[in-house]
Amino acid sequence: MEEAIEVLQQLGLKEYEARCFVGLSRLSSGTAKQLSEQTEVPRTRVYDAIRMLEAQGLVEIQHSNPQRFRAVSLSEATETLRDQYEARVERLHDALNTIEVIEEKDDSPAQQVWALMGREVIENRTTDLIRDATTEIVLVIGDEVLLTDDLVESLDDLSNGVEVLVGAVSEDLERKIHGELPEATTFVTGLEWLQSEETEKEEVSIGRLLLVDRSMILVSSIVPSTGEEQAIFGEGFGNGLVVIARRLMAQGLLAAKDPKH
Amino acid sequence: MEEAIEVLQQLGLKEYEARCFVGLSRLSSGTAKQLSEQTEVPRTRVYDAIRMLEAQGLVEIQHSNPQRFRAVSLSEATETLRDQYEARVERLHDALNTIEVIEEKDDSPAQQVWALMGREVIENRTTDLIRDATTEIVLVIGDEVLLTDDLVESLDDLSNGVEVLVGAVSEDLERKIHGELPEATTFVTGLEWLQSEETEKEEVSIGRLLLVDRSMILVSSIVPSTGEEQAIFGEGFGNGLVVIARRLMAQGLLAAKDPKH
DNA sequence: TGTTTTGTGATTATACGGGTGACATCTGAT
DNA sequence: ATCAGATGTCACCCGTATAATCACAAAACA
Repeated sequence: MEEAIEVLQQLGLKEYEARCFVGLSRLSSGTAKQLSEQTEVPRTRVYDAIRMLEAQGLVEIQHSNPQRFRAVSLSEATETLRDQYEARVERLHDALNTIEVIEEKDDSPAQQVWALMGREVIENRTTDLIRDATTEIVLVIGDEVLLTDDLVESLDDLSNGVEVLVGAVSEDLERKIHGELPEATTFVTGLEWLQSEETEKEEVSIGRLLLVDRSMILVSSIVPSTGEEQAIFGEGFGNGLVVIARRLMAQGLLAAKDPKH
Repeated sequence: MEEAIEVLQQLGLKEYEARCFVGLSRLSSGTAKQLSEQTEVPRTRVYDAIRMLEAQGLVEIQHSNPQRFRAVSLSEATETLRDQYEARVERLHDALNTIEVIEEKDDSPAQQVWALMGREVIENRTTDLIRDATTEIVLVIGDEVLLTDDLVESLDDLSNGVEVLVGAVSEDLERKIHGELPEATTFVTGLEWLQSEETEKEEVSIGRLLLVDRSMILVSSIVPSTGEEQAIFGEGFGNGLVVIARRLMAQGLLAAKDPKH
């Protein structure tokens, strides 16, 4: 219930609005006074909040005396919010499309390495990169939870011309991967140093390692204490990070060590 | 472009964050200084804004000196925002489902008339009501723009047991409706007073008029100056509004006047 | 070495939203 | 008719968040 209020605020409602909506959701119908008691919103501000909510299509007002309010059904509410959101994203999409790109003298260096944060973001980028592959994919997975449906799907959808190598840090995980991806060549990585890197005081474990067409690389790590995933991402055949990854492969460290399938 | 910034703020970003993201969207890649000049965000605050954006998965940071930033692709951005939003709606749904309903002595009067605001909200309610119909629907449409695909669909999906009468304020509109809904009985309403109601100084025109199973009624009006649609909605067989609507029908005013199909 | 650029942190100003009270109106009881 | 309580509207205060500015150390550059 505090949860609901919090989420509503994240969705753009003010505190009073959120409290009032939640209050109405459990009251089916109520007056300003009842609401004020229920939600601890000052009675005199209930009216403002309700008006805002009505304008957003989340409550209905009965213009009697005293006024009575009631919330729309949960499905109606979520649909309304969804519509609102979709409209906004649409507008954003249009607005950005009409503007976009100011060309500029390219003073950016060749060695580009970009940082990403967050499981979800990195997951998206990973599948995007996989989908864009034309010749080869080398993927090492460091944790079972990273083997998501989306990931499997993106690998499944690849054309036959793309060679897929998928590695794991343990035999256990390799078996699981082979089960999900019978088409792909799987292996257990020889990169023992990936398994647990000890720095000053913080321990970080490897998350993913993805090399696409030998020209794009993504490496992520996971901070065990927080579970937060961070990644770096390099692109371009001449990119330093990519070169290193290729060199590792050439030495047989990254893939093709003890291939079983 | 101001548009884009505004929408991004509506989607929960702070002003600086929004400006920086838009700035990056048209710069493909840039430093704090470039961004500051482009977006008029104080240079020293660009860094904070970018960090927030990175945490939300909307920009990437190149940790060189000077740092360079770039926005993720538009599709990645919208997907990220969509995911965020979906997760929130999901949480809201769960949270509200676990709580919900405090039963209470029913002191609400029998005469319930609720107010709704906004085209979209009223449209949703209209189709919801139609979908719940079991025996009869009487619908009068006052403006062509209200004959939306959703509305047509909801009427099409009704089981055969439901009698559908759809009226229009003009023969022109009636023909159009008959084209969209060959199954339904259409007519031109005899309610001339609906066409243009003159009050003190403001003129209002009728929007929709919906009677479902003779027990639920929805009437909307449109303020021509603003285009804003407002509606009232009554439910229950004994409801005053509903009774009036039934009486109108009984007098042959509402439907069945000069039925052609 | 001196100068500019870059990144971080602290500080100030301001606008928005939460919180409170005054007041006119309405309602229902006496 | 009168009065007390309830109701709805407004105006106002105040604290926090955020926009905006400044001070400064580290790095890059010449």
